[in-house]
Amino acid sequence: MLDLKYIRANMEAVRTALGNRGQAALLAGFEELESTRRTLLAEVEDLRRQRNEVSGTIATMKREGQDASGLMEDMKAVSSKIKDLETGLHEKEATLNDLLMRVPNIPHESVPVGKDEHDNVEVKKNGVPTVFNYEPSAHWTIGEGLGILDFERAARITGSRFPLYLGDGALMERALINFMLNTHTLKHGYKEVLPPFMVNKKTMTGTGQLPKFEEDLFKIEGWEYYLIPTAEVPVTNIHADEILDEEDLPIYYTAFTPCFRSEAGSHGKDTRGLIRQHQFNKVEMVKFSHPDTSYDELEGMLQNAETILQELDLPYRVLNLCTGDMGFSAAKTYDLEVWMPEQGVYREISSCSNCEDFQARRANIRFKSKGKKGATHVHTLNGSGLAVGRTLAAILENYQQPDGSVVIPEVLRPFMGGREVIEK
RNA sequence: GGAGAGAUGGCCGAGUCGGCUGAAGGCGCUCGCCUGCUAAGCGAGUAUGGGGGUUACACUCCAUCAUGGGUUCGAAUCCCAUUCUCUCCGCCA
Repeated sequence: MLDLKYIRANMEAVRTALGNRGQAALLAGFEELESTRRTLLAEVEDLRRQRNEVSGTIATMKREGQDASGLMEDMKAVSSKIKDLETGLHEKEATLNDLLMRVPNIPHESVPVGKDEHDNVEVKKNGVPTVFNYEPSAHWTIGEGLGILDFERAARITGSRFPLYLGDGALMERALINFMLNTHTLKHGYKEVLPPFMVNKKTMTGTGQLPKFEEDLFKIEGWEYYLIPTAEVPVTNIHADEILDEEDLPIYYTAFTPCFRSEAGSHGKDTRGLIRQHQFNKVEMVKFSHPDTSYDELEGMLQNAETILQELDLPYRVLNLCTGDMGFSAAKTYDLEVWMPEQGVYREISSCSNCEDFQARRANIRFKSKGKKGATHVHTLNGSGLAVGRTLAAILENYQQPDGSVVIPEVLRPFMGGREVIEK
């Protein structure tokens, strides 16, 4: 959520920023709404002040044994007037709040202006696309060939877009999770957390999934609970409604969770394989940062994600997402894309964002400096480190061999009984 | 699921028969004093959000004692609903 005062003071800048995101019309009617709201508020407050004063007088009179029935009668009218005005005020406030909750974050100045994914800017390329002297197979072909992935049976159990890992597939998924978590906790200084996989409405609103993107979520019938689409949601909300100590910042958390996404609107996209699933595993990084250093923290987080890809020796590139392609809550986002040999393209495997105070304002996460009055919103950052299913897919494709076997990346071998290859 | 207890400021904790209680007291924190160091001591200050106001302060008003309603001239205090926490019983991985 943007700061109401900021919007008021910087209307044109906000309009431009929203325009760059392709949402120019979002704030139509804002100014009128806000000014009537303020007029109403002033009226209500004035009446309340009157009532407070006179109620004090009544108290004194009664104490002194005087008759205050006249004043009480007057105040009865005032109170009912207040109630009427308040009804109108609450309506305006609700409308305004709803509008505000649907306005995306303002892009950072270093974000390229652009319309869609074609305008993203590649900032780095690491490794070279794996070379094959034959036509490389898709990871689902390899996985099904080895008997470690079974999409048909998964569909029977649940439906399309669910994974079933078997044997070494399940083992490698688990190895990846352990490898990623170990790297982030032991080498990068993150604290491991294991959060709930279902969250309530308030939590979903705190990070920005609600109210605007309900159709992307799985909701539990009969409950106001949702399955998390990413660990960012529960982990960022760990400190909701808290005031942190400045010296505790930055705080680093990493979490492994499954993620659940309805993938509404992606019918026909990536229908095969592990790329686009209703349920997938992810290791997430979350930071709570001092506003002054959040962009350094973003660079650090990006490196933490890159480290995983480097250690796995997978070719990848880094994109600076343009204004039109960024997520709702982000002020700046780097995407990491891994090389997928069968399709011959780079595919997103991580997304690292600085949300600045956008989520912190929604979730009410602040910090206090020693000796200073007041509390300031922290900056929140989140990034995948990495999407596990897609990582496994990338390994299958990049490490495949002509005979259908797959070499196990060296860093994973300690987690897989020291073995070097998965074969039938 | 059954029975009960509770939810107050950064934290702990008091709030009598509804009326200067935005809220005692303590801790913590900040500033100052004092003590040749440390500890202790003394004094003052210290919630959040919003409106108005100011170059910025000052100042001023409103709201907030889990949340939402209600009663009342007036509610942290009374009533109702909801949520959460805790204790006991039952059930269960």
